[in-house]
Amino acid sequence: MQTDEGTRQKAVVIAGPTASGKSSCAVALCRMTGGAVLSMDSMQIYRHMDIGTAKVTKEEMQGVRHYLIDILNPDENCSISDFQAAADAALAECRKNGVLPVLAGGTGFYLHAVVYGNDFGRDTGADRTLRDRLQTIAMEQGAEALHHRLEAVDPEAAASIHPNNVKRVIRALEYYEETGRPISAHNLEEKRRMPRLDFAGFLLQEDRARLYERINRRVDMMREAGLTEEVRGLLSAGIMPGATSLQAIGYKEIVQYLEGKCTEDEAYEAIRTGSRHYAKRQNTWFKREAGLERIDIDAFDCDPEKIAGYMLQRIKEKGILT
RNA sequence: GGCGACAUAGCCAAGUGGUAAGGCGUGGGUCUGCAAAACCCUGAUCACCAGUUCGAGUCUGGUUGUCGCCU
Repeated sequence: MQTDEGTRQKAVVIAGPTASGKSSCAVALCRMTGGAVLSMDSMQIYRHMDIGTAKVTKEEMQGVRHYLIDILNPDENCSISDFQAAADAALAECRKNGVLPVLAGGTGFYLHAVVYGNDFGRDTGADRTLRDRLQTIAMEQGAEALHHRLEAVDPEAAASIHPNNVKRVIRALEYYEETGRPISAHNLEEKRRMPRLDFAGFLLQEDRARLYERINRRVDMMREAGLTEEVRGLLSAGIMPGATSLQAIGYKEIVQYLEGKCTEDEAYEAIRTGSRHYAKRQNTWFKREAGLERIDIDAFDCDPEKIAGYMLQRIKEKGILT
């Protein structure tokens, strides 16, 4: 691991809630800097999921190179370390070509992991059965029972994870089983980690009411653009409704509709509220993410060119770009 | 004009004499191998007035409002 100041790769980070205009700002900035976009989005990695993920179109890319989009089929899974590996490859390519990487996206967890290079351990593959076994315990004996097990081996983690959060409890137990170390100790180390990128970061912000209006409008546009048909196509292509990709907002709701569980109007209403909730969670995450300068997009008339222009100025001031 | 029903938090909605379930939304938050996921926290004195009662959202009368039916 390189930690010398001089060797840290320079980069730009653009974060923000859904529909805040990250993608267009990133493209605008890359056109000014000759940079490339690295998408930090957990769902745009999937091919054939374009409308519902608000993926940038070929035209919108305006010739700017985009990484980490369309890298998997919708029936595949991507763990955080898989994503990190793909991001590392993209970063290496940028470095080799002397291109400024612009990391833009709304998946805070992925973004953080790429910027800090957190260690998630090795995916042994053998844990598949362990995970299933723990899941079974949770279902048969209850979430509390599983939590008690964690309490026995890692009281610290047990104290910080709510018993109902079975996913996390399982992961903590799994980590202990595989490494013999409590995950709480590991997490403590990871929290001390410094960024491995020398970056200038921005957080796009907007008045809550306006953001919600924007989200509602975007969902309407998705419907007009044929989101229902896109989801129908995925299902008829054999993608299982339980696939990770189909848990995305905009997809799981339409699946419900196509399965006759609700009306199409209800599905789209659910997409709107789901998106609002998501935006809220994103804001919560980014609020505590260090190194992000807040940008009120209304102050720039929500114009990607103006925002990118400001970013360019700040990037230069910070010495990211000379 | 007459008859009947109903009025509980932003919305839906339990509760029918002992000091207000729940769901949704809203707001806040957690987060280190599924993260657009998973999970946690968050509100009212019951339309108004007057009675009965030790005690009323819950009973009685009136007022206002809403809905339905009838002439």
